[in-house]
Amino acid sequence: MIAKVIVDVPTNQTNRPFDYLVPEGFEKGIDIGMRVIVPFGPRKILGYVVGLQEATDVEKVKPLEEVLDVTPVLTEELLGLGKWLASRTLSFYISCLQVMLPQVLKAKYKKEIWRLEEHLPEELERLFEGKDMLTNEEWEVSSYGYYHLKKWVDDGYLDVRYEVKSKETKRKITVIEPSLDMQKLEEALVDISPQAKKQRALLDFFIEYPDPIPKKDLLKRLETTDASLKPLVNQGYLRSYTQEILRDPYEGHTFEETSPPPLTDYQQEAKNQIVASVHEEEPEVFLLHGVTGSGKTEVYMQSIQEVLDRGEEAIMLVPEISLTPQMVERFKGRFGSKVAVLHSALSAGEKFDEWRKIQRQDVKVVVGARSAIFAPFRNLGLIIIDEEHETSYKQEDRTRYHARDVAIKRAENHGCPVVLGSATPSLESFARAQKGNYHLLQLPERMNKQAMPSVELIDMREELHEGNRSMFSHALKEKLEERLRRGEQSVLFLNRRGYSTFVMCRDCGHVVECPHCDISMTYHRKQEQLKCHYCSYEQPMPSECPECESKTIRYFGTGTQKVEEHLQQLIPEARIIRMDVDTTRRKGAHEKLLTKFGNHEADILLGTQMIAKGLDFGNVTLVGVLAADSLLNLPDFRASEKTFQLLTQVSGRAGRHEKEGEVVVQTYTPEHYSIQLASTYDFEQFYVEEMKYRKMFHYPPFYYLTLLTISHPNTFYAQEVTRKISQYLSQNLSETSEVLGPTPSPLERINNRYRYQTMVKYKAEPHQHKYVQRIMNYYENEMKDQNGLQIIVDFQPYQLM
DNA sequence: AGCACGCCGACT
DNA sequence: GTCGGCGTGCTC
Repeated sequence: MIAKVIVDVPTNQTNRPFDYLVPEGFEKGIDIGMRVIVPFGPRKILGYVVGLQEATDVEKVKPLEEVLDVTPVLTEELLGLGKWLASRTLSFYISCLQVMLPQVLKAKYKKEIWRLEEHLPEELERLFEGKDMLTNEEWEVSSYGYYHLKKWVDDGYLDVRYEVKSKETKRKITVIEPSLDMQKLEEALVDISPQAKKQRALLDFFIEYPDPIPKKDLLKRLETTDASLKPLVNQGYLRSYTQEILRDPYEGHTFEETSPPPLTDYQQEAKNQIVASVHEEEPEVFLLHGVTGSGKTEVYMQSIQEVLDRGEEAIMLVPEISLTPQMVERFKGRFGSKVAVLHSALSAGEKFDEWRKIQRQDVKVVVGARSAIFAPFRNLGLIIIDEEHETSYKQEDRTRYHARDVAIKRAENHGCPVVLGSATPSLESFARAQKGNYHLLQLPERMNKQAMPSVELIDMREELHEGNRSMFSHALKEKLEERLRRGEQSVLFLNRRGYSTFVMCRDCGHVVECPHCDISMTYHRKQEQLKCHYCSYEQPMPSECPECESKTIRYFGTGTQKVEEHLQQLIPEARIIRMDVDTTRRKGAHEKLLTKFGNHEADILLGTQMIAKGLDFGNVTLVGVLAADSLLNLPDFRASEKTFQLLTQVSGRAGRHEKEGEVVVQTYTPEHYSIQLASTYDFEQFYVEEMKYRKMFHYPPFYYLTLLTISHPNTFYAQEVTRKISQYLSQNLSETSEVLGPTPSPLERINNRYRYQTMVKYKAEPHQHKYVQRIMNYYENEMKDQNGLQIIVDFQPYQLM
């Protein structure tokens, strides 16, 4: 038997299956989709079995070394999906297989130098110090190069061994059970000395409860230790064994069971259409456009219930930041132990175990962030993407895929519908719905039939004219104080991007920039450090200006920390919770802060993007946006769209229950259509306006984009390569396509690499992959060096930086 | 990715 | 002459 194996070597030359002989002992156990260890040249590496066959043309097949899995980690569908993904994103097949799996399934490689002879030459003996093995790292710091190593290997003193180590860890517990029946146990009790009270108590316990029990629980319950348990095990009364258990990130939580509430007419209609499609097994794509508070989640959940009733499975994708405890609660409450949850806050081990629940078919539903789209289900009945406009669905490194595209592909594979849900759909999706490619479903009303909260736009230019130089308008301050008096709560939203705290000298205006990147450094108060957000370079906060030596160097800008301080000065009696990357880094901190706010232990919640999503507190009656234009000024053709989406999302946080809500938006450009139309919740009009702009400037959804970013330590060289690439593309692509470039990247230097880009705008370009592939092949050797040339290709980019 | 192989200049 | 540098090609 021959196994076709994709090896863990991400290069062009190895981007194809290699044939290996399956040793007879493995023939029964091996299957497509399993991981294997194979010899590859002198080393051993990990690979994935993508095919099994009788024979091969390859002359010198080696036998594979080991089969790592008992059940395949990838289904045949996922293997095919990986291939499709590789060709779409111009990535290596192996990389695509790896993104579909939890990190812990990736291999770790070790290279070791082993002693073969009892007596080594003197200098070697000194190096080994009597040990049998040196790690490759230890060898490298020694003064001997690989030339010497080879000589000693040839002379038979040493051997180089390659080890493949799996990173997967399984949690094991020790379980205790009686090894005799009850009667025998009672007899045994007689033999136990009356002084050994704890031992007697242990036996008594098992006489009453003869079931196996985790050792930890047992000892805790009887307030004893190993010391009293051991003799009983040794004498054969009790038996101890280890058992593997799946880590449960929600261990100890109890979820209140909920039953499906009745739906509104609009919800019912949406659900009916989705469910009909589920039954017809049609890979139809729905765009569920529902205003905030219209109950999209309930439509999802009841549709999923139908899928489960058919014995099929469902994937529900949510953006990372809205995968809040509240959301998990709702799903766990409705579907109980049938749900796996996958998001980045889980530890690697927890992620692995949640994933294994899917693999073992213990669960039927997965709720997760982007990569959950690869859940190894075999009978998918429905895929839902909530907040489909969110940019986090686009993977921004290595395998640059969009979860929406993968979802639609998987839906075709399984014959099941996809539901894209949003209050503010992406222009791409809404345009497709308008054209009839997607099936549009509307939820125009909030469930409680309440009007959307009224939005007041505050022109901060006027505030400035009136002498208010703080970042809180008079109106906002008053409304905050009013909430405080009434015992209601407020949420303040600050978009940190473009407003991070930079350090500037008040005398000469010098701004401290990262020495490796063209960007100002960000001040971190806790560590009194300046940090570069692009390359992680750190330096202490200078006490004087590096340019003019003035002592008046200060930090500027509006980080959340600083806003918090101002706010506290402005309203001293307010209890404030700040939520940003700094205060939520610790595991569970996010949840803790929200619970605190939910319990009304604070009056004002101040935070960044992460509070814009999914918050649902009845007592919140005021939402403030401190700087609505902060997104608008970014060099991004989606700036207006993002602003509209954000303002709409944020506004939806107010007045979700009985109490009426109010929204205050502070802006320097109140006349901008995205701000105007967000204040009246007019998505359709915004769509019309924004489409005019996109059409005029040849942006999506009228044109597709491809972005190539070329970087090199030498600015001239980077520019030159970019020029050649641009030229090659414009010569070979069709007349109607536009090739823009070379252009310096918006962030021209990162980590001392100069970055240039070329962008292709096109309507239809069936052969562009071929040409881009040729470019990559042409520069392949130059790109091998980590410090040399780098070319990043992004089809349908979201991040233009 | 590693590593062997091969060609080239620099030195005991 | 040999050592070690780097460009090229191969790994079932």
